[in-house]
Amino acid sequence: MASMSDRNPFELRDVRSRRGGKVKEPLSRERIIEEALRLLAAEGVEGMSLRRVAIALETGPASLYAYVDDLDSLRALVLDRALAAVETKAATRKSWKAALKLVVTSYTQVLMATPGLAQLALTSIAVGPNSLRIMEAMLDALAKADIDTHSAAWAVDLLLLYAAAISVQHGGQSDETARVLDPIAKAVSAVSQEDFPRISAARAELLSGEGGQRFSWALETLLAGVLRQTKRTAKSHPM
Amino acid sequence: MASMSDRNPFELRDVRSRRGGKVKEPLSRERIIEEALRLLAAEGVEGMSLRRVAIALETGPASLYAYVDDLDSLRALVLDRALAAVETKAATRKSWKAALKLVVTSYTQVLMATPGLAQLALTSIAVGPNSLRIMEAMLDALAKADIDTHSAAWAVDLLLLYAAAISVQHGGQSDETARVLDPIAKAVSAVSQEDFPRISAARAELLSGEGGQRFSWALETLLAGVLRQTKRTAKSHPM
DNA sequence: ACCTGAACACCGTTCAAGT
DNA sequence: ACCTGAACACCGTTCAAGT
Repeated sequence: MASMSDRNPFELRDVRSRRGGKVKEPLSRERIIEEALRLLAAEGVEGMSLRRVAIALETGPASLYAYVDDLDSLRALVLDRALAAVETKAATRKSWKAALKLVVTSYTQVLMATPGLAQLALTSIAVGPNSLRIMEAMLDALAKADIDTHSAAWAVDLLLLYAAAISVQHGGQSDETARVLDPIAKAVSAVSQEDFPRISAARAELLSGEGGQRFSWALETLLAGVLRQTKRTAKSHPM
Repeated sequence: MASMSDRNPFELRDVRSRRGGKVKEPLSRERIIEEALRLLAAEGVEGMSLRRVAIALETGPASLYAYVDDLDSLRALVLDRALAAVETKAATRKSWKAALKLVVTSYTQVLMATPGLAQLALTSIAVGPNSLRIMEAMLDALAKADIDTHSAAWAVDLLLLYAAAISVQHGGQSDETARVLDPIAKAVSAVSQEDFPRISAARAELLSGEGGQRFSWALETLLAGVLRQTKRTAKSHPM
């Protein structure tokens, strides 16, 4: 119980600056998302539970429902919060291809940085402001390449999908990843050369998890495909 | 309690043919997987729990651990069991492109047929005999196209990944899918034309969930990209 | 009106105690 | 030796009872 004179009007917004922490800070959607993201980064997707968030925030699990619909919606909120770190601003000054690469690469880096986030991206649907911003930037780049809207929409889908999926596999060199990759290595290595000659021959390539290289290969491949497939609109457009 | 004379030696293998079902059939990995798959198809990924399988098999949850390591491994077993339905045999007689399409299309159809299966494919790692068979068939097709091993391995990854991911989104028109797709539609429709002009313009395309068309577009795109990107080996190869 | 402790209906996994 | 009931340590969500 600090004396009242120590308190100032900013405390409600800048809750972290409170010393002692004896006075319980009011709950807010903001604080819940922040704590959930912290848990996700620290403990993975399984570790981010409503109950744990409630405990960390020193309240009961029921209290969270005043700010969040359910676990699924919390997941969506956490994902979009994390996607705030994805870079889209610098993209506008570059060539369409460089811009697209920049956005997708940034997206992938963000997903890889915190384990579990990529899994979230694959599972829950991202329709928050930040995923909209990312999609907008990608559509903008593709539009500058004179790719028709239809192909562009599908390409965005494909690119984001792949980025998330590859991030699940290569992101976060945690115990989780090791546990997942190990059985693959074992199975592929133990494969019978007679029954699976092609797999045997490609063994090394299938296992080489050089994420970065693989990722840029895939990105180039996808872009090449999009360009090839697409019926470019007439060049009459000024931009 | 049927009389003993009604029993025959096949009963242990053909447990289903037992009439009455009063005598408890012995547990087996086989029966566990089958029941789990049934639950997955009927109730989705959440409905497939060890406890529910145990109840369906009229035993306690602990009994399953004699046949299955844990839930993750059961998931892997169920996935591979389901992948048995994927067609790879007919592929050998066709052109490499037709063969590849056939396998990937069959894979996608299987994943889409039972909701939850695609989600399983994205989450758990498939290293069972059936995923090996599928990978082998795909590598074989790509090898016939003279695509180098490195690109081929990555292409297989990319194709399977995309097939699984698109199956999650479009497979199973269950309540689950509707529940997932609805917020996307809402969010994209409500988007501000000023802030997100590109998204606004591509609204229809982003929402048109014509799965089949979209899928073949993506498949063509990926193949075109793979062909473009890849350094074909010299044509000296006889096949 | 707002908040939340306790309860409800589930989980996966372990282990001691049975046969 | 094999099997499993009961227990343990968790879940998400609801709701009645408090303030």
